[in-house]
Amino acid sequence: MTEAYAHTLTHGHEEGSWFVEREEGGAWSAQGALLRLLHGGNLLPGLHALPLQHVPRGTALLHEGAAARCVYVIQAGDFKTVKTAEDGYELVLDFAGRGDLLGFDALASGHHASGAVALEDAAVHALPLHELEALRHASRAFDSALLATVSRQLERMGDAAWAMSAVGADVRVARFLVQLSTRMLERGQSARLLRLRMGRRDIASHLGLAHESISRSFGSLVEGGLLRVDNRDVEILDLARLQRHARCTRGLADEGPVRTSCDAPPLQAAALVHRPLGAAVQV
Amino acid sequence: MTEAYAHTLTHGHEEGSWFVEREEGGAWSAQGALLRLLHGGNLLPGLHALPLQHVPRGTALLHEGAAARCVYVIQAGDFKTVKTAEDGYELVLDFAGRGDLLGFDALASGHHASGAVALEDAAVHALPLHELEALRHASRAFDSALLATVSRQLERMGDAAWAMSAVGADVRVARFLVQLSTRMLERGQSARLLRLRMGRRDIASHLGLAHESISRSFGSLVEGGLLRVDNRDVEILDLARLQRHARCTRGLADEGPVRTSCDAPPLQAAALVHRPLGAAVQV
DNA sequence: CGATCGTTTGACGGTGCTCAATCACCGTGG
DNA sequence: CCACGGTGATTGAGCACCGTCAAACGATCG
Repeated sequence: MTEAYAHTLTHGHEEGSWFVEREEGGAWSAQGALLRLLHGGNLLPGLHALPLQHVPRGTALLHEGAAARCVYVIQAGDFKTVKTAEDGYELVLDFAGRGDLLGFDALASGHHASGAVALEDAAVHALPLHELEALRHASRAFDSALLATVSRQLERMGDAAWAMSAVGADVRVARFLVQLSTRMLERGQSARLLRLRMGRRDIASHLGLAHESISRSFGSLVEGGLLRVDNRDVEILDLARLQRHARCTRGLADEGPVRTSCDAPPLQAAALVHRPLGAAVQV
Repeated sequence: MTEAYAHTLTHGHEEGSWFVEREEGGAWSAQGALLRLLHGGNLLPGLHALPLQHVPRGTALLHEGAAARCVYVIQAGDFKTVKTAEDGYELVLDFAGRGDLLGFDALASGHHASGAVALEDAAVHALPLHELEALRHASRAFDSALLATVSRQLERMGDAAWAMSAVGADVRVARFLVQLSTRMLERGQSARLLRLRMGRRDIASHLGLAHESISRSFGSLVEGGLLRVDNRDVEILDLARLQRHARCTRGLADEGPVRTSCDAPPLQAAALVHRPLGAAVQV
């Protein structure tokens, strides 16, 4: 993770060919680099023109309730977004990585609705709100990418709710791992070998469980042959069964521990449109 | 709200009269009306120019997985946004009302990440995606309002996660009611007298509980003197205590049923880094 | 190498999920 | 008008699951 900064300089598909419309592509064009970042591509040298901020591991970049001055785009490192109760208990809403936005939930109220803590040494691009407006109107492409990214966040929160909604700790953990795997794949990394950047506590909070339950669930999944777990390194041995396990809605194992309990139907690709399922309506 | 549909046919937005560039106060302007809608104000007569769509109670306006063609702004009526599992079980992500957006989670992937079902007869404004782009670039105010509204949705999802994260069904229900009350207040309606537009099942799904637990929790809160419940009509008798109860992080009543158990400390702002967590949830 | 933190495992108790029956409320049709 | 099914809400009993407390184990870093 520390080596991530090394790449900051490389990867030069230069020329701001990204901004089709108005960007006359002067020297650098910060939003071109940001655009690339938002789309998951690699960074540009020109990115330095934007304020880059280092965030040491464990420190809070955003504070819940604080007045919003900037939003951030993660350049390197992973964060957790949290809601902290006044008694100190913190709820982990999501884990964010490179290309994700931080602080966007503050646009409506002017105050951050959640905090953000770096799970490891990280670097972010700071976007002061007024400059954000300027950037949006300077580049339609950037504007669209931004909106799309916010939309993706919305999607993510839905996925998180889905993970939390499962009955049975095993299933929640399975869902979490499937989501993590999917994200890694989208990021171009291995979908099988996961290095967890967060502790059991954070996972537990994110899934609405006790951290001991995370350990136990990992144990169950390992015993079921779905995983191999070594501290924070997780190897998915049987992704198909893990996904099937993640689909379990009701109580889990009707037999052994994690014996692929609720055998889901043969996994037919969900239709894109108009799923018949009689539950569409409800009166 | 039934008379609203009459105008469905009008919307002859030939010529770009939609985009009135800064609302120079001509007769009116569609995005001005939408803007007002997004901000929670009252409607304008001129709003009829926008495509208005009727959604009968119980029908799905959006289908999960379907290709995105429009996003919607609710004009009247309430919706639930749902994620449906292939076995028919549905997870209620959120409840949306007048002025809320529907379908915005599809912008990133092009497919709706969640469905939307009308809880009662409703009416929505349909915004085809291409026209949305046009509107955004025609009016900065509209564009900003839109972004702010999406941000508010993000906030909402965080609140929902907070509600689900509580240990103890009572606390979850309390949080749900507090949120509902707050929203009603923002909408200018009574914060004490709530008429639930959704069934116990939907609430249960939203909170990650069994629907029987909703009944029991209501019962507890009533016995504690916090509420008065008559079917779908809920009267909040003691909002302060309800809010205190909603702040409970750990196990609930250490004594009687809902005896304002965990008395919350004086609400000091939370520290910034590394707070030990202890709470968890359990469905 | 020792201190601190994170992870794992165990035992116990409680909460809520399951299953099931009852009641209240509606719109329908006899 | 009342009987009839259908849906939603409430209440009860039993037991599995997970949260809590506690202790051992392991990792990491100074």
